[in-house]
Amino acid sequence: MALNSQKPALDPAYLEKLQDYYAEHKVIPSYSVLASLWGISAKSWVSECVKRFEEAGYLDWTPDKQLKPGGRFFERRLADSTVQAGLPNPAISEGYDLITIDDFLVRVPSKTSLVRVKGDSMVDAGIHEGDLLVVEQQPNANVGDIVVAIVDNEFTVKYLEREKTQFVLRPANKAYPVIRPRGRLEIFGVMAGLVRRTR
Amino acid sequence: MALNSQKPALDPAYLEKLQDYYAEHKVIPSYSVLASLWGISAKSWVSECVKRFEEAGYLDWTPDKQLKPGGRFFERRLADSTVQAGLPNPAISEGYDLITIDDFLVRVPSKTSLVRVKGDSMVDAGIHEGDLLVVEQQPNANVGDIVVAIVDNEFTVKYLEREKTQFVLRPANKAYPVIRPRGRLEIFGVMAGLVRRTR
DNA sequence: TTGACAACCGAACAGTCGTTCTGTAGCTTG
DNA sequence: CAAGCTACAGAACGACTGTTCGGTTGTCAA
Repeated sequence: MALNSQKPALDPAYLEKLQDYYAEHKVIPSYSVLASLWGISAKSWVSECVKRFEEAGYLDWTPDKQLKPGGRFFERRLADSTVQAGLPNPAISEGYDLITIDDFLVRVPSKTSLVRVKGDSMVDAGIHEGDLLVVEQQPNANVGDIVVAIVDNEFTVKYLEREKTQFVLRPANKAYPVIRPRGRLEIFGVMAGLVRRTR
Repeated sequence: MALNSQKPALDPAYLEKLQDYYAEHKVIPSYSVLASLWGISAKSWVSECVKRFEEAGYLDWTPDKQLKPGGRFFERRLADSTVQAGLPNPAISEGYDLITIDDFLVRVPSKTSLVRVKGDSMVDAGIHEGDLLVVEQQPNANVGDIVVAIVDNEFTVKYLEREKTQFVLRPANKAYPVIRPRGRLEIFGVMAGLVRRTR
């Protein structure tokens, strides 16, 4: 009747079951598996529900027309860091739920590697000895980036800066000197993240 | 001839392409898509390669016989800090181990959660605003641990210390005061690690 | 030079996929 | 109480899936 197009309902319980399945298997199942997962006995109805989730942004299709998680698939209800009495909901206090930490840190697996930090020359940037640096391998970087460079056949983590025409490596610790490489500066990659384990 | 059963070769480039595809689409493609992804024109050969990756632990099957990422699928290379000369292609060069970031940080998934750090009261411990803290939930901790406590209905990250008979929360930043909670100190969990994403 | 093996191609095939279409039970709405 | 809607069920179907099996090519050792 009304002018506004009213959207069809979509069952949040269905989405949750699918998210749980995905969390366990890291894959979207076929329609017939979805049917039994949702307690539905007609694939046609599964198809209809999928279409709704797709329109709502929870599901999507690959270029190869395979069903995949959509942009909102990993959304969580935003649990503020303020805690309601007793325990907060123990889920991730984040706009998005991380299926894996790995996914949070790594964008291009084939170009990403981990480098263990040696020394304390970057402590003022919150990078401590023993930390694992998530590095995206690429031969050049921008001024201001934290880069992993190769100096004297060893990895060095430093800020990339420019002095006149020359690139230099600046530590984040006054106790260390700026490194001014003679010749070409060889860059292994750019810092994309950091992982630390304590205990 | 030899006694040891020698495994068939499996192409690391294939795995990388699949991992990149998965990172983009969050789904394992079909054999025919895999074929074009790998530059292979026979599905039968894809099937063979998949079997090998499966035996090596990089791929697996759901109970519904759908292909899914295996346990080792999310492994990352941990590069050695000493570099052998040149290193034109660090992918092929040796000198790295493989670990998965999630396994590295999370020991007991059911008791582990992530908490986003607010404020700079722990900068001197290398914990910055915006970092994700890996927290193992438990109601008590040892003196010296970095704990996530609940004070005034909010999460607080601090060192746990003792003053005479009382437990106190000490920040790692001189600009902030020691917190002396009146009554019971409510501990949410103990810091087990840290994750930071830059860029 | 023969044979064994590994790396691939290509065709054939039964099973499964997702779509479409028709049907029906239950609930509103007027 | 008929009209209209939503939430499903069920069958039919062509497209596509992954497997099997029988090639072909290249390499290397005997």
